[in-house]
Amino acid sequence: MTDPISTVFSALADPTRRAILSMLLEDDMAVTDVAEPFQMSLAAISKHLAVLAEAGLISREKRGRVIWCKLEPDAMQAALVWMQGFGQFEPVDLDAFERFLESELTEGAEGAEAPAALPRTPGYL
Amino acid sequence: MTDPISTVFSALADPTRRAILSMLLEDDMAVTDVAEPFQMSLAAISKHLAVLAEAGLISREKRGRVIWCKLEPDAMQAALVWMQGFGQFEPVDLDAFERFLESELTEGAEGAEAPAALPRTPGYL
DNA sequence: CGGTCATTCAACCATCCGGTTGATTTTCCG
DNA sequence: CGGAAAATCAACCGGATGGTTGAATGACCG
Repeated sequence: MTDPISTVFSALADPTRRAILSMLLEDDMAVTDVAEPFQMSLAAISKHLAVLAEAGLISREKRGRVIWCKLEPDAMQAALVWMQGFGQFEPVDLDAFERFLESELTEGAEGAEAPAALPRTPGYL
Repeated sequence: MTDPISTVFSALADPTRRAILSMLLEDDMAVTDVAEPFQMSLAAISKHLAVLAEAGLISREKRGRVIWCKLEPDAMQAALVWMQGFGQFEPVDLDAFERFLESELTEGAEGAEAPAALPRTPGYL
């Protein structure tokens, strides 16, 4: 259990933590903002963040009195590669994904990001 | 907890279970043979196999008094695709991203011939 | 300085997890 | 038939996990 891959898989096994990682795809976030969409206590979220940090999936930087959480996707690499060793399944269609990104960037000329918590309904719950 | 991806990640979080999956890359195995390289009891291995089966990562078929375990790598796909959403692409609209992953998973059910399992050195344990 | 915000710490609790041992079930075989 | 092999079941145990509350720490603000 001390090995990194187990730690990463274990961290990813919780839907709350996966939702947090998805949120951090958009931008770095403060702990309070991470906790906002969830129903559980701030302390519980803080623990989840500690688990994610322990696995290397996020980093936390204290700036003033707020701690900023940043996604560190490289920590997934080993686990991802391990899984790919079993791949007689088709890989994700990266071409389609790039086309998606393209449309994403062109059509999305909408204004600059309102900081962190958008009024948009979150899809990760 | 009940969602399939959590179940898969949770199953993969244990090094014993990952070793079992690696063993099954080579060939189907009886429970006793799966248990042989490990130091723990047969009952413990039986439990691990139950976890893997619950996650869909293996299937078990009873033939006579022997139960044959077979790797089912397709069960990894959703988890793998989820992970692949991280890393190479940085800021992205989350809702659209999840919709993309959704379509990836649902409409991408066929095609793609399996590149047969490579000759592997038994690297488990 | 005093208050408040952001975050963690500490203690506690229920449940799950990974392992054990011993009994049980089912099947094969002499 | 009777016994041994294959696998699971059942009960149990210690330790991890995921959550709660309430207090503590530290940094900003008026």
